[in-house]
Amino acid sequence: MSVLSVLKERGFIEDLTHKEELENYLAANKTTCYIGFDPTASSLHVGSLVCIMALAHMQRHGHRPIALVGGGTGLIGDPSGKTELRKIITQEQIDENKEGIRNQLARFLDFTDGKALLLDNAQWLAKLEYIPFLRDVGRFFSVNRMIKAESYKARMDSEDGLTFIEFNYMLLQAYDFMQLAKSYDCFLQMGGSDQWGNIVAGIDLNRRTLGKQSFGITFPLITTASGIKMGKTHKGAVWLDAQRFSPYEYYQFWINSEDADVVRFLALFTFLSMEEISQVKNLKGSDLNKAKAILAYEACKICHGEDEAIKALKSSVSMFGAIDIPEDLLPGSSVPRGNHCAAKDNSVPSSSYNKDDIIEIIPVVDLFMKAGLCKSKSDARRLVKQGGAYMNGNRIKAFDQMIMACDINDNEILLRAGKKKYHKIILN
RNA sequence: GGUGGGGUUCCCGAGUGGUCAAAGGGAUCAGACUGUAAAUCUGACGGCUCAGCCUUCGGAGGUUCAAAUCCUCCCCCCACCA
Repeated sequence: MSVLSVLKERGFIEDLTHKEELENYLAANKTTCYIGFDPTASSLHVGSLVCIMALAHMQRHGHRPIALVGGGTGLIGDPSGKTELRKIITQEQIDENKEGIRNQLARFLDFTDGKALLLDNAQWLAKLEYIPFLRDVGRFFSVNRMIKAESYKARMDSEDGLTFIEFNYMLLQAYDFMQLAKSYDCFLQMGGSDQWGNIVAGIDLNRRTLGKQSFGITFPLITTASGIKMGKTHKGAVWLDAQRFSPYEYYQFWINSEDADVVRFLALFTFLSMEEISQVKNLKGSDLNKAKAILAYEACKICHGEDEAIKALKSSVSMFGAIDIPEDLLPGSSVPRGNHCAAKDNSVPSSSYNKDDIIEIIPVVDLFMKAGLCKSKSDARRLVKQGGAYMNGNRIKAFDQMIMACDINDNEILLRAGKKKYHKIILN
């Protein structure tokens, strides 16, 4: 089965150029393809996961993926799909972030022996000279056409307008593509649907300057079934970095998927076979939760490794109750089968304190704050008042209740905010 | 450069001297219902030593018993003109 069919079947493809030619090109060659990533943070988040998974599929089919870090373009900011000017970041920050991104991508892609590349467009953008750039690249761009691009149109119509450096983004991205085509034989660019205009611009430039045919694929913007952009939780973005977002939390993010999203997410975010995934469609009601557990396990395994995935599964069981994963559900998954019941675990978010600093010293609201379950004391007070604060499974009735020695079980205090957020206080 | 219009709490957006911690909507959070789902309903939604107090309405000053609202200067944005 061709990559293109695989990507299509799994829901990756929003749009593509030159369907026939691209199909033939991918079938006949070991090709190189690329996707750009923003170095605006030291970690990628689930918003980039579709792109990352697409690159992984390409690699699995023998093609060479390039992850292009926008070290040069990051200095400008892409207006596509945004209503505001993005913060411009410094080169030092970019360098730092690049390193983090490299480590993360290495979990999804095999970078050994040049099987995948990580490049930085600062390599060629930083040394550009204005006059030669205008002469060699600028002349191929029609402003009339550019302002008709959806990405710019939104900004043109908005109150905030569009600055000139942002307007240049399309040229720079097209130039990236040209450089990659020239130096790395990369003739396929992929990206989110908001990148369509930029990708097409690059294809045009390649044809005009190199006389080469190149291709583009865009992915849909992944929203949840209720139409919200995926990837936000009470803690903000869902990061792929275990330091920022623990494997347990990552697992929780996925297991909390909506029913209507399970099949789609399994296809996009795991490598399980479509044949198996399509069986999930037959599940109804609470049985779907088992499939969600496998989705969470697989996503966690891909991003954080199998050990972490198992730990996250166990922690979740210990917090939320037993789950029975049947043998015949998504058999391709390595998830441990059978009935998992509560056991002691240690990967629920936790923090340690000295007993003497806590017992009979601080009220529960303070402990909720320390644990990061509430962002201010007022917030904690509110939580208690509304009946959402629990200690060791018992609802807390008074915000000024002191932590007492009898609240400690086995040197631990289990806090819970609302239905799902747990935090363990370990005392020593 | 000129003229006009703006910058309000996470976002959008009301508010033009006191009744404003600031309408309304969205997002978010909690409770009920559930399956760690969705939908729905209810409530909360600046901070704190919380029936009270403190800090917010681009920034700095000023007028006033009292300012997001009036005045001065500054910064930023938008539209049209040049």
